[in-house]
Order: sequence, then structure tokens, then C-alpha cells
Amino acid sequence: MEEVKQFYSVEEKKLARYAKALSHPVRVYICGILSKQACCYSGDLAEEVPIARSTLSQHLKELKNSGLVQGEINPPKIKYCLNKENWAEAQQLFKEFFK
Amino acid sequence: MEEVKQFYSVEEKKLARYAKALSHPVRVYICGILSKQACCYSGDLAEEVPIARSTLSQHLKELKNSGLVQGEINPPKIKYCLNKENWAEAQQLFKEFFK
DNA sequence: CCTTTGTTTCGTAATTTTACGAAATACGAA
DNA sequence: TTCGTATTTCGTAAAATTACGAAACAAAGG
Repeated sequence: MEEVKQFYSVEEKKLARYAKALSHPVRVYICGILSKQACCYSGDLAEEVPIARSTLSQHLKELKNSGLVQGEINPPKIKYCLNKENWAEAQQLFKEFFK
Repeated sequence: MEEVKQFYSVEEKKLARYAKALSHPVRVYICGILSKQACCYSGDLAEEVPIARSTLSQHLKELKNSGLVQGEINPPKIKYCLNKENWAEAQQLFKEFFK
């Protein structure tokens, strides 16, 4: 019921959130793969990327939390894909921002 | 003399660095102002933004470190402006990334 | 049921980020 | 030189991020 004055706009907060998701090279790398080709599995990434699987899992979780990426369960694997809708939103926000 | 294998590309690291600079709403807000109109002073920002001046100064320092913003000394004030060259680079990197 | 496979969660530690107020700095004006 | 203005740096604290290995989990196959 508390009416709190928000200083930052919704767009500013969304942009910051997407930017935060992309603020680590491994997350940029993962999104780059997912946007260029198709979806992929955590294990596929783990073989390429020079970090522990548990750490990779944390980064994937962050990308999921940001909304840029989603995971589809495909037992016993989990297939990670871009969330097209949010990806398009981020694209638009950055485009507007730099315009 | 050490030849270290770098896993992430220069572009991935640069993008992550710019994204990090934009990963806080106040920094998005500041860049938004600087890109829309002209330069401005720390004090002008301090009057608008709901954070302490010292905290604002830290955010400005981070924006300077990222290369997106530069400060011109204009005693007794310091005028902050976008670094046009780096701004254009960031714009291009994000454009390519989302393409 | 037990094992294997793929992946995540837990526990932990080091580092970084975010934030504040107080003190320091720089410089022009009185 | 002393004062006032504009801003940053320092000291500090709380919270978040990044990273790892060990343990847990879920599902399919034997």
C-alpha cells in the first residue's frame, strides 16, 4: 500500500538490468553463441569455457534471472536458448539509449 | 614476455566493460543526460539524483574508468561530457552484438 | 534397485560494488 | 592569507559477485 516515489524510469532500470547481465565476458560469450546459432547445452559450453561447471551454472542462472536466456528441460540435459522477447526488448532499449 | 592464451575476444571484453559501466540505474541516467543534451557538472547531477555526493562521485569515476565519460576541469567546477569516440565504439559493439 | 550422465545447489572464500559522512583538495575572491 | 564553493578521496561497512570443489538431484538404462 506504500506509494514509493521511484526516481529512475522503468527503462533505465531495465537497461541497467540487461547491462548487468552482460557485464561479464563469459555471459557475453554465451549470449553471442545463443544469438548466432541456436540453443545449446550446459555441457557443451562447459567444454569450451575455461571455468568450473558450477561457476558456469551460476552464470547461466544469472542470465536466466535477467530474462535474456531461458532453459528447456530435455532430460537428462537442459537446453539453453535466448528468450526472444526479452532479447528484442534489450536490443530496442540499447538502440534507443545510444541514439 | 609471458604469452597468455586469452579465451575471450577483445570485443567480448570491451562489451562486458561497457555493459558493466551501464549496470547501475544512476549511471544509465547520467549517460542518458549526457547523450541527450550536453555536458554537465557534478553539482547539477547531485541536486537531481537521490544519492550522496560522494557516492555520485564514485559513479562518475567508474564512468570515466570505463571510457564512456570524460571530465573537463573548468574551475572551480568539473564539467562531465561523453567521450564521443568510446561512446560510438560502445554503440557499435552493442549494435553488432544484438544483430 | 543401482549406476551413469548431466546439471545444479551448497558451503566457503576472496574480491568488488555500493553507500555514507567526514576530511581533504583546489581555486577564485575578498 | 583566509573564506567559500565545488568536488573528490578516505575510512568504513554491508551486500553482491565470482569462483571452486563436494555433494545433491533427477531421469534413463541396465
